[in-house]
Amino acid sequence: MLIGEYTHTLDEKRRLSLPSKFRKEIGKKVVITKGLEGCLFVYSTKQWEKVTSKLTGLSLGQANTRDFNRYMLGSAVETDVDPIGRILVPDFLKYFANLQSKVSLIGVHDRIEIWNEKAWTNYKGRVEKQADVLAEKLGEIGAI
Amino acid sequence: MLIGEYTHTLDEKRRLSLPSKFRKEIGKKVVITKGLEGCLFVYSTKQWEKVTSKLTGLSLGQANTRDFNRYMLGSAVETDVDPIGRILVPDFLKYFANLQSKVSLIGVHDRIEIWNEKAWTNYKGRVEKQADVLAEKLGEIGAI
DNA sequence: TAGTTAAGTGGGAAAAAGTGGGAAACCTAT
DNA sequence: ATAGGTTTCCCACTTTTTCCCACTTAACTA
Repeated sequence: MLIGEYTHTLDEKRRLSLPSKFRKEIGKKVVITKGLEGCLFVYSTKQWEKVTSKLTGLSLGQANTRDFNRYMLGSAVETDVDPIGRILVPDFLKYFANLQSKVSLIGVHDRIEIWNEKAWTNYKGRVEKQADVLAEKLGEIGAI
Repeated sequence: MLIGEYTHTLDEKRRLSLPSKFRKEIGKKVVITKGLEGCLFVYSTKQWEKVTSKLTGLSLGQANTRDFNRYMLGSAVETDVDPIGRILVPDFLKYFANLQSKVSLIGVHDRIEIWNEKAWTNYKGRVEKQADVLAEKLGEIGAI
């Protein structure tokens, strides 16, 4: 279970240390892909295979299937974790998530999210303000 | 599994480097053909056989099946990957996909797609704007 | 508290990837 | 046959990536 929040540095060579607490669980090879709300998702290869196995079943004939495949696969990159626990963030993903030098790494169950630090702070602030509202909605649907 | 997005240069001699990450999987001989949404598809010869067997398996009785077969099969070109990983894009395909100097190469599972860079940027923007649709699909396949 | 280990960061050198261009080989049409 | 054009093969340059090592700070330990 990946949990916790860390701030690390994305250096000029686009290298990013994964928090040491995440390394064991995430493994030596990971897949980085576009997430939601402008962040990146990092999956272990095992987790990633679960995702792709569902994609390959979809047929080429349908336009929105092609759209979705291009989005999921075109925006993903498989990359090795180097011997001291760093990954390389491709340019187009760095650009997509608007990453600067300081980035936030968030453990979310079975994936890691990578955020522009400020975007994460903002997002967190907004969600915290709405916490009571969210709790009520979740309560309504019986989630908590 | 071919994944990721790269921008390369199509030079004056219509040579195009395949991203090194794709070379092992795609092999030394590939098939280029007209794709959908105005891009080109590149398959390994092995994958191409699978595609053709699927297409020829469709009933020829239907006019739109014949049309699609002519489209995919009629425009297909087999070409070697040169010793340093480049392919030659035939003129009529370059013209079809409106390729200029900068082209985007997208790994989509078992094929590489070649796009005019700007067309790809536009297309991507349109798909990404539909975040709600994407989120729903991501949920369906268990990615989030 | 000093010494030791681990984590995160940074940088240089070697290797690989991507790009470009010249010349030989090959057509093709006059 | 040869001039003009294209294709192929090879070499070379530039940029990017990879690999390795080292420094700094923080945590841990005897």
